[in-house]
Amino acid sequence: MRDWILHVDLDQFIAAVEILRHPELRGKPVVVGGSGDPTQPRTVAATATYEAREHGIHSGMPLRTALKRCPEAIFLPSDPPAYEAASAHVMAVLREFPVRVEIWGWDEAFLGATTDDPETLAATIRQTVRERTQLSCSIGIGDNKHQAKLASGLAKPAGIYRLTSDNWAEIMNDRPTDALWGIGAKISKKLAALGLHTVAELAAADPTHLARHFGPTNGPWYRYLALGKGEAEIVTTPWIARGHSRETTFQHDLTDETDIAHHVADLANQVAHDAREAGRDITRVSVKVRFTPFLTRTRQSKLPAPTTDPATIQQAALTILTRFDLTRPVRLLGVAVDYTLPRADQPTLDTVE
DNA sequence: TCTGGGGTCCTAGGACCC
DNA sequence: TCTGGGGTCCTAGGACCC
Repeated sequence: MRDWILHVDLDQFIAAVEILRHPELRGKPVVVGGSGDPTQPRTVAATATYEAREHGIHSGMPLRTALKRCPEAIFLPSDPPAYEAASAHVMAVLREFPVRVEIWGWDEAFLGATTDDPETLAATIRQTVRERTQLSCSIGIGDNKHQAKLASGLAKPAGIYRLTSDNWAEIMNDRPTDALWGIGAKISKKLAALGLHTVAELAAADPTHLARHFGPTNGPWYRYLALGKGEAEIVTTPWIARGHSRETTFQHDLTDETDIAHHVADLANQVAHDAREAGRDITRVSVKVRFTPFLTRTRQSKLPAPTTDPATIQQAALTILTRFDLTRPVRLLGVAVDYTLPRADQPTLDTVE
């Protein structure tokens, strides 16, 4: 018996939940996002079914573009409470197995398991999730979270795949660096400019050289990823948020300063009430302004003392707003806050159990 | 492709202090 | 006083992820 990390990834989660609610849409091109009106500007797809993808539609694509690519597609509004409920159901099923469960968003979880036969365990989990929730998932098996996460991607759709230190080099070496979990388009391009195109090349790179270009933490970490290493600890206690934010993109630009201030005050109020509901103290307030065409600026300030008082948060946000040059049209406003972290040396409800 | 919303973590530079 | 070096805190921005 030995320890394994499994990564359970629900296939096409949001679309799958919507198909369950609207069975007549099965097999059709369906796009989910915004309020479901594909003629609305500045609204993007949260997800698209495989049938919609065949028309070149993908998540993040503006709904208006999706409509042009596939006029017969069905557009549905996003319904987060429904996805939360479906997600909770799946997580409850996972917890029935003799595994440690770390929830990683709506449609993902890492499992810590001790077994001789991880494939059989994964197959049982996949089958049980399907029977109990009618949702399909892919399961990756690895020595750590990074390997398991990539393995579930290789397993899609509805498969099981093992990626461990034994076959890492064989499977990953020739892939581009952005195949790694944590390296995206920007870093991949910078690495390529240094002559590092593949996972194998990055794995063989000099950590000092990488540190010079990407910083003392990030540089060596990229090489670490390329070697197939990663975190292997499963944390079963609920995640404690570091902060919280609310933002709105306006369909039509805002130009009136009073109007802008009202929206910022509203967002600050919402964030303050969210914090109070979550029982968290706020230490810092940030305001985000996106100007047309797409220029984003943030300003922030640390509060004199942690607070949950909405009036204080609102006033702080409005004061920060005065530091922007608001002569250009505004397409987005946002307010974000940082929370105080509960003291680790004090027992909390989460750690007492 | 005229580009959502909600998060996390890291870095660089300036201010300030000794 | 023309000028070192280190440490910490704060802010703005960038990159990544779902």
